[in-house]
Amino acid sequence: MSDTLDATFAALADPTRRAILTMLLEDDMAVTDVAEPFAMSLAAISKHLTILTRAGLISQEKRGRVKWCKLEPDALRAASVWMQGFGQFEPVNLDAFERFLAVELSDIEDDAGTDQPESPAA
Amino acid sequence: MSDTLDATFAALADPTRRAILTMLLEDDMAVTDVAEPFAMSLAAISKHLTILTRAGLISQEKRGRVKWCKLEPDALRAASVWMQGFGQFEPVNLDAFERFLAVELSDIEDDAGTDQPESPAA
DNA sequence: CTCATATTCAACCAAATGGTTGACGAATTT
DNA sequence: AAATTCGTCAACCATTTGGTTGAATATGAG
Repeated sequence: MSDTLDATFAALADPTRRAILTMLLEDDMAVTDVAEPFAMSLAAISKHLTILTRAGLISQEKRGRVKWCKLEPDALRAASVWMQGFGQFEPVNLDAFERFLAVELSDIEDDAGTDQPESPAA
Repeated sequence: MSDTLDATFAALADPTRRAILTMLLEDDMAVTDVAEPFAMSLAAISKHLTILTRAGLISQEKRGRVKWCKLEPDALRAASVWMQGFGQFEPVNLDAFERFLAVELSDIEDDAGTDQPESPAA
């Protein structure tokens, strides 16, 4: 049971992985396209994706030679419930999140490349 | 900005540290009392507490020769907002959390000792 | 003053993490 | 069939993590 929390929080503790999740929030993506904006090797990104998959945060489906990555936000629920138990935070302010998201996405662009990866979903 | 998230999620990724937070949910505690139920050295717990402190999840105040540890749940808010942005989860089910808490606390007891640490707060 | 208690520090260790490169297998294109 | 693209695997490396022990540093109590 807390194995799940271990994996979830550990996966979220890395900024590259959080950035990947944020990108996948917009659309499903192929591994190569996920890797594109980052200043690190494809193999490194592949490892990050494996970690995210094992934590259940994303799923990967191979179609042809392309492996598509899809966000699985349900995996965050257990962790979210755990955290909420501490704070009794006010109802989530999605506006704040939108602003936060904008900053994170621009951070990703700053990171290495400037391209927006393409991402057909079907 | 994502430095904070790094530290928060990394701190939460360890089951010992999550257990400590859960214990502190009930009351403020001295370092020695925090350590008591765990099957590891006091120095190890001291390190965990340093990590939790640096993540802002707890604060430590020295009164006399005793250092009191206090939960700082506000530090979870940023991480919580980040996570909620993905899931749009239903309003937090506190009952589920209560049950979860019961399990976690009994896990801590199983871990090593059986004592309930005492914990005056003033 | 002396002894005990509370906590940290320092040095050390094994294992995990996050990255690299080069070779490889599988699928697509030409 | 040959060449190219997609992604992973394997071996390697440096750094971080989570733990240990023993000594050191307060502070409190007798």
